Amino acid sequence: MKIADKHEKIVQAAIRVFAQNGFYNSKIAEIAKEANVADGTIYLYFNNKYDILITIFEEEIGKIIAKVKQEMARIEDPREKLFRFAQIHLSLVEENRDLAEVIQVELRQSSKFMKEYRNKKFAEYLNIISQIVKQGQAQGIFRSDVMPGIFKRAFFGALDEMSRFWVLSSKKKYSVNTAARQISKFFLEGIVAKEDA
Amino acid sequence: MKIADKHEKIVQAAIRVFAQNGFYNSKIAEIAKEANVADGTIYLYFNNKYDILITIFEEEIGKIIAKVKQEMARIEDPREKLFRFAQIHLSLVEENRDLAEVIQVELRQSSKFMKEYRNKKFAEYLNIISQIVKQGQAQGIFRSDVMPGIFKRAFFGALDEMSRFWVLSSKKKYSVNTAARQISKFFLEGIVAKEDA
Amino acid sequence: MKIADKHEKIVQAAIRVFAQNGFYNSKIAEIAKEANVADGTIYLYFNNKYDILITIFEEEIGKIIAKVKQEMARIEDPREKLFRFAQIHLSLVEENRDLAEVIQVELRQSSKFMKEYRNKKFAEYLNIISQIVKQGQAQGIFRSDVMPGIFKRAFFGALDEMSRFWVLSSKKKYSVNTAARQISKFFLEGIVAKEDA
Amino acid sequence: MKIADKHEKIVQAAIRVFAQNGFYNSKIAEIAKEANVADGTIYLYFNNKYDILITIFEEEIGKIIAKVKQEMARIEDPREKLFRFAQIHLSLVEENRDLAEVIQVELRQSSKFMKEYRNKKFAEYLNIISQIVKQGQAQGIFRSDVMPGIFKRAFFGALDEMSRFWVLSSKKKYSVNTAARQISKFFLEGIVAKEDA
DNA sequence: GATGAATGAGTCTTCATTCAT
DNA sequence: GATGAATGAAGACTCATTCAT
Repeated sequence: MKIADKHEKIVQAAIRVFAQNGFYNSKIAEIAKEANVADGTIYLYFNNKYDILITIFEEEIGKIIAKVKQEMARIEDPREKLFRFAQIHLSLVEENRDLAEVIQVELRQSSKFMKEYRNKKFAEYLNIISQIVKQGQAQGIFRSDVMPGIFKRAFFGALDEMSRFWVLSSKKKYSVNTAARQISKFFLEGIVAKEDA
Repeated sequence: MKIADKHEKIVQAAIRVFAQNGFYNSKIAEIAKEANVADGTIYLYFNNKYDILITIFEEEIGKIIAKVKQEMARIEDPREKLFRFAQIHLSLVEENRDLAEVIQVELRQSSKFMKEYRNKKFAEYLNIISQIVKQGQAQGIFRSDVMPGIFKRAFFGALDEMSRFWVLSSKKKYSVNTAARQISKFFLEGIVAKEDA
Repeated sequence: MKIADKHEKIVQAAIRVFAQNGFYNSKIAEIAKEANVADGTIYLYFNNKYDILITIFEEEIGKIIAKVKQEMARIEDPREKLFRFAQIHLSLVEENRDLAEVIQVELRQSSKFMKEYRNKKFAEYLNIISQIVKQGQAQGIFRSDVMPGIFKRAFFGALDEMSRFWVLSSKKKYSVNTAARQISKFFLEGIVAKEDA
Repeated sequence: MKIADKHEKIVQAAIRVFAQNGFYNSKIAEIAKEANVADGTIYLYFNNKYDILITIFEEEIGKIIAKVKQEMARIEDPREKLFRFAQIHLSLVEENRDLAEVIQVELRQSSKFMKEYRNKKFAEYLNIISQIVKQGQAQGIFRSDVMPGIFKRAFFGALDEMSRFWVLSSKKKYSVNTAARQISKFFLEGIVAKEDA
């Protein structure tokens, strides 16, 4: 452990506390305690409570985007990419419950944040999806009447709602793989039965 | 009946105020002012601030469910039902911006109470979707390997994210009909190009 | 007592508390206690702690100016006016110890206040003195080479320092009348012995 | 001797910072920065923040007293002494704006300690004035009914208020010499026109 | 001696809620 | 039922001071 990185300690503590109580019901004193630092120490690393929330989002989502992009790069088939995207997204949620809850739940309470800020990093994430669609369309694999701008939101929304279900229910009815497979299949093939020959 | 229903006046005022500032940044005094009543009057109709939020959810979502169910009842084909569901959902969002924003953003709180509460009415809404799927499967129209429990969340999530986009961006790039058609088509037929003849 | 004027109660309490501990060492809770109101009540009447200080100055000095002007009006001889001014000034200090201390001591700590604000009311007070001088000069009673702008400060300063002495020492070595007579005589006749004929 | 006397560096920095922001609004960190030392270093030279203020007063006023006494010693005539005292006092203020502001404004605090402390050095300064008066009275130059204890305060107060005017207004309407001459003349000869021939 | 990161006590201010009228 | 003045608990944030290096 590198000379106890206080910044990171505080961020991780805040993720736990925010996930537990929600942003507005979390007290700085609580985060400080969880991070094993004094209240005032937090203000050596962050400007204010809200700044911690922003930092969580910014730093953590950055890691996620990097990971997903890297993974996408090694896959060719856009159909498989879509499936893998779903799989990774849901896996990350499962592995980072608290973080997922903060992003899912707490960041949405701050409309200021959502309206002004979220777009930058978040748009980047969504655009990974639309890029896949565009690639597939260029290859003739996806229908050309699919609007990538709508698709990216629909696909993300589907995964996101599934995640929320997990995050909030704390009991997982379906496995990550099942959910990823089902959802990607919905979007790839639809649910209408192939009427056969 | 003009005797100004205070309860309703307060609820409507709260929807506006919550949508504007978020739940935690909204003050009772602000709601009272917006509703043209005294601060204390609010406590004759609601137990506390949080109770107003719950009431908004309960009453308003109830109206929506009723409206959607009614509409679904007059449609036969599950494929069309899905499309209409999307269309109605998105239309309601468009017509009730403030309410949509409150539900979208504020009700995502993680308070224990919310976690449990949300499910009741919300589950009812989601189940409209799974019922459609089950009906379609029973009729052999939808694939039998589609898991309704996952589908309902995926479909709702897709619509919900689309709504959030509208609610937050305040500029609508796509029409309700375009979005409803696209999204329902994604889920019905998928996006993979139908090969061959 | 008119329906317990909270505003006045708070102002009077603040004068006592500020005089006792100084502005920066006074706590809102202390003023509230002294005024027999809740902490929050203070904020129904004042914007913040500093606002109380300003209000004290503004309201109380206003009363003083009115009283002094009224008194000056009924005197003809500028020499007597000067004496009476000294007498009233010192009497007021004696009768309003706490207020005098706040104005003397606490208001001087806030340079922002002193630089920007003080001038308005304070200048009005000083100008009562320069008016007396000008009147005396017009009547040929006072030397014409006396600069009223310097005199008003010198005369006020002399009284003010005498007041400070009382306020801070809490033991009065000289009576108001003695001090007023001495000081006004200094300024009227000087201290150089009349060499006589 | 260039080994940067930290004590002096800190005192001078504090004078600037206190003059700028006032004692209570000045931060140790600010003084440290201005003095180019670490925060903690200040505590190697001073017990606490307040101690710096006291030190400023004690050391700087000591220098002033020495300078004034020295000057007085070389003058015979008490009338001239008075004029010179005024001149030196006002000159010092003009040459040491920041210090003057600190002494003027900050040392007027009402803390118990200050009330008592101030007297020691300050009394010494005031007594230079009363000594002049007593000398003049002994020589028959000043009226014997002049009370030196009142005179010293009146004379000092007059100069002090004039100084405050300069310190606060930052624009000087009158020159040091004009002010010194006017004020000393007020006190020596009064402002009443010499009647007769 | 010098540093500056860390501490945590201290306080102003907010605002949901109450209750006398 | 309606009012809105009053309440007071709660908490974010500051900053003088300490102390391990």
